[in-house]
Amino acid sequence: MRQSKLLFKTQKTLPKDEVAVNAQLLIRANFVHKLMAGVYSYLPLGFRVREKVMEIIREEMNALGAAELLMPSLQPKSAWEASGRWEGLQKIMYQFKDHSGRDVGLGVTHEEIVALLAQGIIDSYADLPKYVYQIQAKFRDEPRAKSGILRGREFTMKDMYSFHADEKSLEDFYEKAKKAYTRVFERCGLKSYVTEASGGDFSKSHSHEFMVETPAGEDETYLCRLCGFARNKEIADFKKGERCPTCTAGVLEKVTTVEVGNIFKLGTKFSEAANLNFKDKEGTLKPVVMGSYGIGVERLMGTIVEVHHDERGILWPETVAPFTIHLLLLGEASEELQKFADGVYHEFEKAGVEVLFDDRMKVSAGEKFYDADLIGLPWRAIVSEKTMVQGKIEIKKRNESGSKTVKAKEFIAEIKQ
RNA sequence: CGGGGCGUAGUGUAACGGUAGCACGAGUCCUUUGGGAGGAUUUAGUCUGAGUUCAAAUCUCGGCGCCCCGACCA
Repeated sequence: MRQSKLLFKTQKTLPKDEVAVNAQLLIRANFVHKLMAGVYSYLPLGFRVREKVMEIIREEMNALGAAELLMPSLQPKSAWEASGRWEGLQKIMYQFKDHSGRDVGLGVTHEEIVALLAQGIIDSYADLPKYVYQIQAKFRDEPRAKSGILRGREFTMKDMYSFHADEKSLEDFYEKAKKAYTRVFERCGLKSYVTEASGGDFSKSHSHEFMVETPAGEDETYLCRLCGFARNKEIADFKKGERCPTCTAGVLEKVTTVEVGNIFKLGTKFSEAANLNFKDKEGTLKPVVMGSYGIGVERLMGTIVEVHHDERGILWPETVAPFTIHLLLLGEASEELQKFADGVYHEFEKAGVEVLFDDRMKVSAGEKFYDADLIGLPWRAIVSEKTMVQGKIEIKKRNESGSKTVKAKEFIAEIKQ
């Protein structure tokens, strides 16, 4: 991608009012644009990060045997009546009347909708278990949207639902999902801790939350760094410095965390409401046992920024970086230099290396350096008169200070392996 | 939803109740070109509605919006 063609401009000044690091950096680096509190546009660079995060999620969900589908955001009140949540969610769900006076709402979550859907398909124990997921816009009329893209009013959620014949089957899948979630966060460059939390509205049994440690968070978690034991402060009152109840060797710390994922054992609450039943081997009608599993895509993206940045800008992990390499063309570009730079650019493209080519004219070297640090691609490659005479490019990692001058071909071979 | 802070140009900021100014950005020209270059010139603004006043960006009230703390987080 040629930077000169991108709808894109970085800002030197900090956005007034924005205190959250993710908001400051993502806005300055032009990854996102705020339309209203908690509602953002994703500009080309931000869009690519979001896509990469979603792709990682997809791969891990598919590996669990779950199939992707898409349910509607626009939903009739009738779908919510059986569970009784239409009234309960009044404060947080966008609910309104359409032109014919019918009550409709925008989806905050899809337990009701997916239960209705499955009700027409699942009849027998032979139909179970089944797992489906979607990645879709959710709307929540948050009383207070905050912390940049960490808590939005319109946001993307990966929500997965599982259907089982019994608790044992749910339990098995739930444990697999737990591992898959940890892998998703790890692949996004985040160390997550699984905490037990209250099931909220959903279930009597506790749910699990996936916490990432960062001062930007809004949750307090007791954590044992030695064995990874973690428990949400809502449900446990330890004292700081207390011994870890699991490994007994570590000492508990109270840390601030962001909840990047949440999984619930729903049991039969929603299946009973939706008449989602199946016949077991004896022909007895039983309610399907359900689980639900959520990841906030933009929240995850924002958390990555909160964890991976320095005073100059973002440091994207390679797995989610919008591009792998930032190619900068420096200096007064003679025709010869331009040709050389284009050649390097095409070489990267041909090799399938994702490259952002800062081919902007009339932009000083200093400005390109500042922009590159702010945008935070993992690698920076420079072409200039200096490197051209050697037929080489100068390579530097965003998070390291040293650089080296190599042939583009050699570098491609290096990062390809 | 309670409490607090704040709304001036695309962005960041000034202006005692009395001429809306500066910087960055953007446009044009010249000089520059390895860590946000320099000069000349142009562009563009008081959130909104009432009120007080000879006079309001400035004071008062309402509305709208943004940020922060708390509550909430299905």
